[in-house]
Amino acid sequence: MDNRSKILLCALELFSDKGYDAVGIQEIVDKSEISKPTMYHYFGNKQGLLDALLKEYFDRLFCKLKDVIVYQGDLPLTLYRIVMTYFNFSKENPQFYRMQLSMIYSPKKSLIAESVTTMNTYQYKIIEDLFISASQDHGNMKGRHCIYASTFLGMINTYIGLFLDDSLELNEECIYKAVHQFMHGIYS
Amino acid sequence: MDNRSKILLCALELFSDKGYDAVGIQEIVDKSEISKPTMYHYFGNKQGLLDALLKEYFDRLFCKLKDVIVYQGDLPLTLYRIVMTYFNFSKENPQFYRMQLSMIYSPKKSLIAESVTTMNTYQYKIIEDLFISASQDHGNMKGRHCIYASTFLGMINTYIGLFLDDSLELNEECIYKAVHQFMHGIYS
DNA sequence: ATATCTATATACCAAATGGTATATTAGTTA
DNA sequence: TAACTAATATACCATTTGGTATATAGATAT
Repeated sequence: MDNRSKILLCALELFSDKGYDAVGIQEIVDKSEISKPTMYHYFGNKQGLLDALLKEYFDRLFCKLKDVIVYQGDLPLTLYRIVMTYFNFSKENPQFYRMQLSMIYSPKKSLIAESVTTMNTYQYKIIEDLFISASQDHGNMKGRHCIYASTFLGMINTYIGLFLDDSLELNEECIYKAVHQFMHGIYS
Repeated sequence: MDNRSKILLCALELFSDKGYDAVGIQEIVDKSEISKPTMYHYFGNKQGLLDALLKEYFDRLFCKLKDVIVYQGDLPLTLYRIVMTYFNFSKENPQFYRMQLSMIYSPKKSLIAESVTTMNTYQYKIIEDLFISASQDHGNMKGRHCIYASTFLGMINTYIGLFLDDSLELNEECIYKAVHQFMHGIYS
């Protein structure tokens, strides 16, 4: 494996284990068995490393989400596929999702927030657009797409958080129930 | 105001603004306009300060929760009161709730987690006990109290997160809808 | 063949980190 | 009054922090 990938991998492990701010550059380069200037060569600074890490993984998720979010009149089906995509992604990249979860509510003035907010806003926007499309078929959804997008993502993250703590199995029944419950909130 | 309270207040402000790990002791004592040994006199070390801060505020929340969680056969009503309690608490202590939210998913090996987990487990336990009581009246709830407690708390935190970002107003309609949607997940 | 560029290392830096040794003041108790 | 305790300050500490100046090996392009 090339040094760049080695650094990214070790950084992910350390960040997800101890938190971004609690991990020093020295620790990362020691674990990666490379030297500090190599790290600075590839990523510029600590935040650059985090940016690269977030981009690396989120791009994969966004790619899969785009394939799945094609509204064709059946909202529950589309939501089902979205939840499935998130669940699979978190199963394939548990360490990354752990880290990402820990950063969602990071203080606004923190350096983390700068990097993470972009990604979360993008996620949110994709989902929001879906609800806007769907509201053409569901009159009672109008004007509520912001809340739907946020709470839907919130619900997904709650479930994944439980899964990552080994408190819940993310199976099809779980997805079905989640979507069903969410849809009920829209209809009623 | 006495020095101890001054330190707690400044620490809360800084932690919620920048995150626990990103704030140094020096910064806290500068802002509090006290000296380092005074801080160490009261709290022992940085983690002791966080512990005291968490205890200070969570005790107030737990106190109010205990008054409200008295199951007498009407689960929706009790849930409504719980949500109301959380919402009011987050309105009264937005900075604290912000900080607490940012710590919920903190990495397990981090120092933060040690302090926060106790509080979150306790919260969880109170709610779980309620669902256990209620499952005597609702047969289809049996064995699912863990999931109910977790997702119920997750839902509450999602809403409060939106409120703290000025994306949502926490009014009675909001509580009603949240509880209604949650109950639907139980009945069906 | 020479110049350039990428990737890497050694050795270094000022500043900040969490924490403490020692001393002093003020109030309380014997 | 003497002894003790709680609360505070000055000055200090070793370690770690994020980051860099300089140098070098190897590949590539002119």
